[in-house]
Amino acid sequence: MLPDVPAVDRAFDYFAADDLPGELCVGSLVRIPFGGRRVAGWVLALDVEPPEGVELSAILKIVGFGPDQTMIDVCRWAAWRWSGRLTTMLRAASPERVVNRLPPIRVRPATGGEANELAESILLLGAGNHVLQVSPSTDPLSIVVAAARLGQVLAILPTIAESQRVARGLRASGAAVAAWPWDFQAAAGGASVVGGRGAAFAPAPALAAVVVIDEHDEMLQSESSPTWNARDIAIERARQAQVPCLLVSPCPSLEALLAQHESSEIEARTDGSIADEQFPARPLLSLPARPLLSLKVPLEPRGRLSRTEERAGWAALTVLDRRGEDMGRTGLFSSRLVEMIRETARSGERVVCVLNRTGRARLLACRSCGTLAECERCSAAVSQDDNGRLVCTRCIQERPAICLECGSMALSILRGGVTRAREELEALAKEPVHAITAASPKSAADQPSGSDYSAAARIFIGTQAVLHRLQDVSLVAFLDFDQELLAPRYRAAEEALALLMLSSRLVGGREAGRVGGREAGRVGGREAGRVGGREAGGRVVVQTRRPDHESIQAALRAEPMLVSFSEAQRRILLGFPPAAAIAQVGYEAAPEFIARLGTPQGVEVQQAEDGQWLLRSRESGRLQEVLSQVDRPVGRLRLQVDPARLRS
DNA sequence: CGGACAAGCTGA
DNA sequence: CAGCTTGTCCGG
Repeated sequence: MLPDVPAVDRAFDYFAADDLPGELCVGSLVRIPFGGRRVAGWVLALDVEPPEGVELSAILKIVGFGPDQTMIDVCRWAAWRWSGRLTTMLRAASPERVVNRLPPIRVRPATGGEANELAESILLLGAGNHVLQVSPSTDPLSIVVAAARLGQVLAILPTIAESQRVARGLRASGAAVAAWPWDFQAAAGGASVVGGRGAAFAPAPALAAVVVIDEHDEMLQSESSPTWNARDIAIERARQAQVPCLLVSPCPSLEALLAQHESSEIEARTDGSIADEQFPARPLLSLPARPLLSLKVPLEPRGRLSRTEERAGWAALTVLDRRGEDMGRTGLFSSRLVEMIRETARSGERVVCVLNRTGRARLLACRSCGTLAECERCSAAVSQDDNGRLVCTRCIQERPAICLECGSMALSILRGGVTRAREELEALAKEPVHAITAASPKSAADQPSGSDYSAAARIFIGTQAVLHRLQDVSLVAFLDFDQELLAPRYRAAEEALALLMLSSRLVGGREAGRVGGREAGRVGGREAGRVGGREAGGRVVVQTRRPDHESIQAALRAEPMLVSFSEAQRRILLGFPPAAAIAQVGYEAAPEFIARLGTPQGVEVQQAEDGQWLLRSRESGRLQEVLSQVDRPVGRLRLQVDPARLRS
């Protein structure tokens, strides 16, 4: 019995009275006395032999059904994989509300769906991981429906809103559908599960296939620790159930390509029939003890559309090379871009400009003496917020906009943020420009015809959040794409490509079905078919000084594998996932944790300047092994294994 | 996590 | 030495 007390994370034995009402089984949720209180708990095993000299307490009540044996195993694996607590994982795998009856398992597969080549090939897939490189405009619904013809599927999508659309579509195709996290009971009864990342923990007793849509998307990873990733859990579940796992994306991640490679090696060895013992022992991810991401690994998706179909979904991309320009004079908007914006807006279509810098300015200098504006306490470069005050992002110091050197109040902006760029663009375009950031209210952008934005609003500017907020856009312009390309993040190149892919969808109309809530009452329309990219006539523009960068070239040529090749080399060289496992350790208890860790073999320990530590191992499973042996010191500790981003 | 209990500090 | 705080241990 595992008590639902995160800090405990240890199982205890109890006895069940003969007259305890309800059915007790592995996975039952119970109420138990624990340390003088009554807490919830999970039954992890029955008929255990308690250690000697221990007086057992009685289970107080059987509350309902929770994760079954299969899901408990998955939770154990996930807790090991991301060095988290079993409690956290079991919570994710438990129903929202009490479930005290489980229906008999009955599978109702999809019967409808288009009979295209992709759908037919999905039916023929065997167990193992299959990367399906699709077009940005490919409707995920068609893939989920095709897979659901096999039986109970588990379909995981990056956003709940999109998963609800797919759930409705799948239901229409005749399949029994459980929308996670609401329909635990139906899922446990064999209905196909559709949901966001949390659906990776849904029960699926008759699982026939797992589908991960947009498997590259960072939304599939939990941002707080443990930083579990739904894609990787999906892969593990498919492995345990010995069913196919479809990893679907227009820009497949290295993780997916690697997983496909590993399972195909096993298939090759076992002549297609996959016996459980032939699977590698945990961990599944084999990190390069034999260099895994050696370039011998064929980085090729198994399933692909025709080149024509695939290319069609990628929007026409215009690359504005700014190397020859005098940036001081032209600022954030090249004359060519201003022209395109004006032209698009004049024809009544919508323009979205993306600049991933909030506030007014991120870098300033004194106009009279030229001194860079720094923080008076820690000397970091200060930013200017929307109210014009100078703020230090490192130590949260704040002061008015005055030069520390000469006292001048005239500061010039060397690197502007959205607030400033909006003013600038308004002057250039001679039209109202609307700023949208993650902080601005959602409803306003979701209902452009409704409240804050009039239907006439045509030009928008914002951080990349704006790509998720708007629809019916004809032009997406990245004002400073180098910021994405050269960001000090190990996934920068993949993230940059994903942004271009998302923009392709946006100008192609894909976002139409994505926005939550609103489409509930809408019938038909854009929901099923998704026109996209080149054909829809939308355009994506990037301003850059790195026009030859592989992320840009990949989008330009609709060939995302270009990024995979160069990324694979970089990750091997620098030791980042999936070529290595990393862990970031921070907060007050970090020094003590590192002290207890010592210097284990096969793990590099390095201290970052921000007081955090980075652990790295290129050996498969080694990092997890080492981390599981350290007992956590008291105090706040942040331990993140393979986070999507290394944050300070 | 939260209760139990032990060890340490304070004030008369 | 009661009365209180702080720390450590442990739960079946």
